[in-house]
Order: sequence, then C-alpha cells, then structure tokens
Amino acid sequence: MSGFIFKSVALRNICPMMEKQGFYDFTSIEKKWQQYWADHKTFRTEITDPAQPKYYVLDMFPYPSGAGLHVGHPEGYTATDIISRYKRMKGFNVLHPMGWDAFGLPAEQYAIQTGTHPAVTTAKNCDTFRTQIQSLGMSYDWDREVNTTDPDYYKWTQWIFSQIYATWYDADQKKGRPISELPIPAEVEAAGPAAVRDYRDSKRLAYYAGAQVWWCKQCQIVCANEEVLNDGSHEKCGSRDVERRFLKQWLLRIPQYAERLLEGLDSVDWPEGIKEMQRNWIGKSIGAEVDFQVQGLDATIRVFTTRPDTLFGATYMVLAPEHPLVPDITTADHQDALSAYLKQAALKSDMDRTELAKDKTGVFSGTCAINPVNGQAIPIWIADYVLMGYGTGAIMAVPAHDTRDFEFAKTFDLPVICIMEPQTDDPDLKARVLAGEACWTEDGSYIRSANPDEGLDINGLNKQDGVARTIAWLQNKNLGHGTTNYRLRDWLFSRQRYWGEPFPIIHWEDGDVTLVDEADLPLALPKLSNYQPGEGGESPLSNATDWLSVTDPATGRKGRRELNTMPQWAGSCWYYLRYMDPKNSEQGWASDIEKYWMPVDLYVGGAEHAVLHLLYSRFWHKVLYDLGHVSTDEPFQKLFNQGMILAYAYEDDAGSKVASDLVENRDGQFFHTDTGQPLKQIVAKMSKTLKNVVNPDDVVRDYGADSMRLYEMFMGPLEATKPWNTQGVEGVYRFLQKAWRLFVHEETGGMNEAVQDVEPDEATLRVLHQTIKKVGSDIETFSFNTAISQMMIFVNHMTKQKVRSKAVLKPFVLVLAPFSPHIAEELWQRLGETDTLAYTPWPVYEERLLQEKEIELAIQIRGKIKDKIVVPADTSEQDIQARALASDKVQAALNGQTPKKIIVIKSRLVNIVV
RNA sequence: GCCGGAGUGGCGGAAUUGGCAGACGCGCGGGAUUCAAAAUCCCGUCCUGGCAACAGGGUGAGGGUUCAAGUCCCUCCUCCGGCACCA
Repeated sequence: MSGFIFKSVALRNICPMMEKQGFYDFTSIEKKWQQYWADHKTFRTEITDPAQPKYYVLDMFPYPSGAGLHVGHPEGYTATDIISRYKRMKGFNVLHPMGWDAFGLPAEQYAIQTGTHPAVTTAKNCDTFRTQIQSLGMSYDWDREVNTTDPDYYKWTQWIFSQIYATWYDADQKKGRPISELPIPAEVEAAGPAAVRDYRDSKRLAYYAGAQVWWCKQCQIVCANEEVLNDGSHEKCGSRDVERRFLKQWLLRIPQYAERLLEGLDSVDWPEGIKEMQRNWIGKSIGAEVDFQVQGLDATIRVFTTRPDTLFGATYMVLAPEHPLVPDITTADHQDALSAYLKQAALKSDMDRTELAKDKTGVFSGTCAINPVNGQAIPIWIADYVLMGYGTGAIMAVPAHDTRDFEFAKTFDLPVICIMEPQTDDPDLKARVLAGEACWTEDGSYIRSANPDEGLDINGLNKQDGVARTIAWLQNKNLGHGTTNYRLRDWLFSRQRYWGEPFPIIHWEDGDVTLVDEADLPLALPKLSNYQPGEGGESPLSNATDWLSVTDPATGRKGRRELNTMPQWAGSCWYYLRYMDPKNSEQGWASDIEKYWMPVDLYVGGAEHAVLHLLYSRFWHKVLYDLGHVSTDEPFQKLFNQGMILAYAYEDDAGSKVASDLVENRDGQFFHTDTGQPLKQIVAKMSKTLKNVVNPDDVVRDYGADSMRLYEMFMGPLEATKPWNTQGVEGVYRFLQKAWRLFVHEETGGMNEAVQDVEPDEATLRVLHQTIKKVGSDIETFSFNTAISQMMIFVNHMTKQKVRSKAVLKPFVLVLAPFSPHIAEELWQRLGETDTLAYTPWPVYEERLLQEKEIELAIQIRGKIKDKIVVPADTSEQDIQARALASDKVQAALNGQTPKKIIVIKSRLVNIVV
C-alpha cells in the first residue's frame, strides 16, 4: 500500500520532465540551499559584539553508531534547529553546535574481529552521521564540531581529570579546593611523607582502590552499578553473565557533592520528573547514628537510622553479611549456620537480583547488644536485607514501626513492641498495631518511651518532636549524633578497554602515583596490533608494552602507565564547554568566551540520560566552578526531554507479533498475508525483527528534508511518545506543496500571477497576524505541532484568494523558515530577495489587526447552548444581554421563566441562569 | 510497593488554563476534473434517532464544587516511564 505511494513520489523526482516545470522540486531546492549555507558559512558563530544577547542551544550529541541516524535523532535536532533559527531572527547571537560522543565499545569489538583501528571505524561513522544530519538542513556551526576521540579534545578530558584528582572537598566551605591547600593534621605530618601522601590520597576527589565491581563476561568489562539492570543484565549488551569481582579501580567521590547537586536542582528549569529522579538517585536521608555496646565484648556497633525516636521499640539488631564485626560476634555454636548462610548470600549475588527481593532470610549470631535507651539486651542477627554499602551496614530493628523489620520479625518470631499509638480512625487497625500484630510507620503519639533514670521521656510527643528530643539526648550522652546519609555512591570511573581516554597517571615502582605533566598532554592512545583484552580482566593496553613503561628522566625511577581507560561518560561530561572555544590549543576554553556563552540556555535530549549523564556532568561542572574554571554553578539552565518515536506493529489474537511485511491493510482492518487471520494494530518500538524501522534517508529522498522536519514536529507534543505514520508525512508534504503553489506557477515555473503588489484585505491581514503571533509564541513554548496547524490555516486561507498580496506572503515565508528552511529560502529568493533570510528580523504582529470586527457568541441556558448570535466586537454588555434575550430560540427555551442572572463572557458566550 | 506522566472521534492530536469539546492533519464517504487513473480542487465526517429542521448523549469510571468542568476537589480503574529490602 505505502510502497505504491513511495514509488509515485520518487518518480516525480527522477523524471521531472514528465511533470510541470514549476513543481515543488524539493531535492534540488534542498541541495541548492545546503550548498549555499555551507559556501557562505551562514551559520558560523562569533562574538562580534559582547553586548549582543546570546542564546546557547545544545543537543545531546550522538554516539555515531554504524547503523546511522534513526528517526529519533532528528526529532530533538529539529526542535533545537527551529529554536536556533527563530532566535537568530529575534536578534540573538546563537551558539548551536554538533559533535560526536565517539568512544565506545562497538568500534573496539569490530577492531578485535577485523583488526581495523577503532579510529578508522569511528571516522567513517562520523562522516555518515554528519552527511545525514546535513541533509536535514540543520543550522549547526560546523566549524565547532567536536569529537571526543580526537586527541586535541581528550587532552582536555585528561586535563579535567587531573584537576579532579588534585582537588579535595572542604566540607566547611562546601566547595572543592586544590589538594595543596589541604590542612595536614599534626599526627599525620609526624608519621612521615608516606603517611602524608596516604592522607592526601584519602581526600582526593579521584582515588585508586580495590573495589567490588560488576564484571560483564560477554563484554569483558567492568560496569558501573547503574549499568547493571535490576534483572542482573548488562545495560549495554543485555547479557546476564554479570558477576562480582574485586579489582583495582578509579573512583570519583561524587557523594561529597551530593548536597550541592541537590541544592542546584532548585535553580534550574528542568522537568520536575527529571529533578525528582535525580533527587531519588542522590537519596538524601536525615537521621542519626547510634552506638550499641556489644554484650560481653569490647566493641560497639554503630547503626544509621532515620527513626532514632523508635529506639524503645528496637527488639533486635541486624548486620550486613559483609560487616567486619560479623566474625567477632558469632559464637561457636552459631558458626556453622553462619558459614552456610554467608555462602548462600555470596551465591545469591551471582543469581538474578530480583530473586533477592523475595523472602527475608538471616541467622542469629549468638550475641546480644545493649539498647542504650533502656539497657535491654537485644539479639544481633546477620541478614542480607541489610546492605553493607549503605549507612553503616548495621541497623537497629524496630519491627513495630518498620515494614522490613516487621516482616523479618514475623519470619523468625522475634518480639514486636509497639511504642507509638497510631494516628488513625480505624479502631481495628489501631488495636492490631498496639498488640504488635501490625506495623505502623506513620505519625502518632509515643507510649512506653521513657527512662526516667537516664532523663529521657518522649511519651505523648509526635514524631517530629520525638526525633529531635532523642537526638539531643543521644548527643548529650555521647551515644550518637544526628547525621545525614546519601544513597549516591562513589562513581566507578575506569574501564578495561582500549577505546577510551587514557588516564594521565603513572604508577611508580615505589608506590607513588603521579599525574602526567600538563605539558605532556594529551597522553595519546598507542597503536596496537592486538585489541584482545588481557587475561585477568586487564585492558588491551596491557599489550602496548613500550607505551606502558616510563622512566623518570631526572631520577631514573621506573613506572607504569595506567592500564584502564575512562568510561564513555567522561567525554560527554564537558563537551558543551569545548564547543565554545573548540580550536583553542592553550586552554580547554578561554575564560572571557565562557563567561559570554554560559550557561547553556536550552539542552534537549532523551530522558534516558535523566540521571547518569546529567548528574555526572553537573558534578564535573561544580568542581570546575569551585576551582574557578567556569563562571556558573550549574551548566544547563533549561532542559527539555523529547519523547520517543515508536512505530506501528501488528499482533494476532494470541498476542504474538507479526512483521510488517506480512501485514495487509483492507479498509482499515489488518490481516496476515499468509494465514489471512485478522491482526491488531499496536504501537511498539521500531525493530528490525518487526520490520517497522523508518530510515530518515528514505523519508528525505521521497518527501524532502523540509517535510521530514515538519512531520517530526507535527506528530504531537515534543515531549510525548508517539508512533510514526508515513501517511502523516504525506499530509505535511501536501501542505508544503500547497504553500509552494501560492507563489509559483506550476506550469511555467514562474511567479504565480495571483501574487501581486496590492494591499491585503482585512481578513487576510488578520489571519497573517494571528499566524505571526501564534507561531512565535508556540515556538517559545515548544508547541511546534500547533504552530504548524496555524501555518496550515494560513495556507488554506491564501489558497482561496484569487489575488495574493506580497506584503502578506513575505512575512509568512519568514514564519515558515525555522521549520522548513529550504523551501523558505527558495521562496524568499523568488520574491526578489538576494540574501539569506536567516538573519532577517522576525515579523512583528499588530494587536489591532488581530481583532475580529464581528464576533459570534453562544447563548446558553444553564450551560446548554440554545442559539448563536453575531454582534459587532464593541457591543456593550447590556446590548449583548438584550440581543441574547431577544432570540426566538432563547425565548422558546425559557418558556416564560424569568432569568435570575445573565453572565456575559466578552467575545465568548452568554449564560442565562433561571 | 514508592515516585513521575498520561487516558478526548476510526487514527495522530487541539481546546485562549474554568467559558461553544474535537482546531490542524491522516483515514473514510461523496462530487468536480480526466478517455481512464494519479495528482489537484470542493463538500461531508464524535455517537444515537430522523429525509430534514432538530432532539438527546458524549472527554477512562463514580461522586462533588460552580451560572459553566476535558480543565478544579475526592474515590477508583487502566496504560507508559523511573526506582525498588537505602534502615
């Protein structure tokens, strides 16, 4: 069905001679203007006047995969291009760059298979992407193109890493400071240089340490926690062959910036959902640390709790299986059970992690601890529902007021002591809670929560006061203190790969670690003949023996370069800074340029980067800010997430999917071509197996880039997830043809004789000014779909006009230009203009021309429409009331009743209340 | 389970933020043009009843506030995205 349409459209372009002279020949028009923009460097951006207002529009740059562009890419790119073109016409100096996030696994895997250097594969893919993007007429300043794999680029990625390495976080000043300013405690100083070095290393924002990491057997790579999905599979390759390993790794202390990252969210204009996701990811929780004395042992267990107020209800404690005190507190008679349990827990981490979330398990250690508020002995259990990586790896369990503890207590028949009378109207629930048969986590009033001997009594208080009173008491008794915990962990920052930025680090034989001299950056990747990873999970760089070993020319000391490379996040953490000053060989960016352009005014990309990329980027930016390298605390002022583009797919009654080439459309019903059974149309992700992938190149070939751009914007709200429909492309294509024919005589190719230098009539002028107004304001609010609707209304109106005023057509061309720039430039030229319209001022609408002279009012009785009247726009309220009541239909509907009240909404309606 | 977003014709989606529900586009039906088709142009198209004028119903379900509710409030259902033993 659609194949037939494709064919006929394509035919027009192959054989234009068969057609009329003046047909809308998008192929040559688009080629012509893309050439023009390139030749004239129309979109080259410079700071010519520092007083000119700037606008920085950024797209999330793509990973240039071998598959080329898919229709999802141009969605965001078109939106930002419309904004860019519009802002230029509004007089802004617009920075609108594009580049490549080009480090990544596929090129490296290809190298392992074929021996082709990843740089070669990458360059080829970048070329494809560039050509494809250029064929869409995007107004990027291509002189600013960046590529994260270019040594001139990653020189500065390495430089930023060096900065992070040489920084510590001063908690008092709440900012990062140079490591040289770190105060060294006297006792450390006294212990010698090695101790000082260790102390410094323990404070650096980047550090090297053994870490439990996830290892993907298929990719032969370490993955960050967040790259391993809940089902235990690796996000990148989908393999479930992921296991835990202990390896030396680079980590970044991002949790130290947790509070700053949290606070910064309040100052940026981002979708609330994304902010919330980041807040959840950071996971701030306020509570207290409390020390419990272990019975019969000279040891204390420190727990973190958000509910210190429930200490009187603590009936047992739990340690994570990995807790260091576990061996010490386990008594001989419980040793076997514990060993078995630990073994089982270790096994579990290799299984699907979803399995873990089921039933609670654990073993008793044989030892008790003393509850500090009442001196009671409570058993210490070992259970894997407590995680070593959060808080202190130990908890006090209050089953009456914590659902997890409650479940555990029920499983192992541990006592449940209710210490709070719940605030509820449900008497049954209240009774069960008080009896320890149900769990209550909400507010209420304390009972059984006093120890007069120790001076603690919170009975009768509510949660807020109880927490405060208890923390004060703990602090006073030196048993604990209020504290804040974050879920955010140190960022695992190294990968065992070749195709990534080398760390500018040297490990010396004496145990010293130093940065590569800034003058020696970039530390370029060595050429390799073998891209296979090393056996023990080492990166392929272990094959580059010459490159690896270094000798200090001054001292003769021998060292080895870092084998790991940086993760793909590194290059994308700061690319928005390099765009500003991409050719600078002295600095990553010049300060005065940075001050002019930053912050990014608008950042558009997919929501899949809601947490990781955006959090990492903000973290780096804040470090750079603290060190004085950038002038803003936050990098991205406004963020917008475009929705995903899906496609239609088909499934049979059994719910199994049917590939699109096996589907037949008969009068809107779908059938299987082979079996003839009816199919249901559904919406699904584009996939090769479903054969419903739409290739942008095909769309550009058959309908042109202008139609492609227009359709992507016309589909629906930018943020919505929506299905691609090729017939919809036909619709916008027809609109462009109609617009074309307003100007051009199809037979001759000359100007349509209807286009004349005449005064427009009032109605036409009104439609024009409504269009200028609506399109402008819709662009500002990203409502591109309704802007296009309005332009369609304009074109429909003009099509009916026998005489078309140039004075009306010209502003329309300008309004159309951001959306479909090629046809707009062409029409602009045909109207006699000689220069590009890219910098022509956006037309101004006049309020007085928007007003209708006569307005139609609906007349309602109790909200139901009974009649409509047309009155002059300036009719007074009294006259409108009179006119409304004079209506025959209204009189008939009133049926003699007297109106109680008449509500007149000017230019809208009249509502008569009876 | 928790957080976030969304439910409107056959379909994608509009609705000045409380003021005529269905703009615009697709699809479909009818007509013009054509030897015929494609393309183009015009008319119609929420549902029900009626030849029609017209009448009644209608924005996931139920209730409420209001002169007036797709829009605000309460209860519930469904779908999508994220998080998930984080103490």
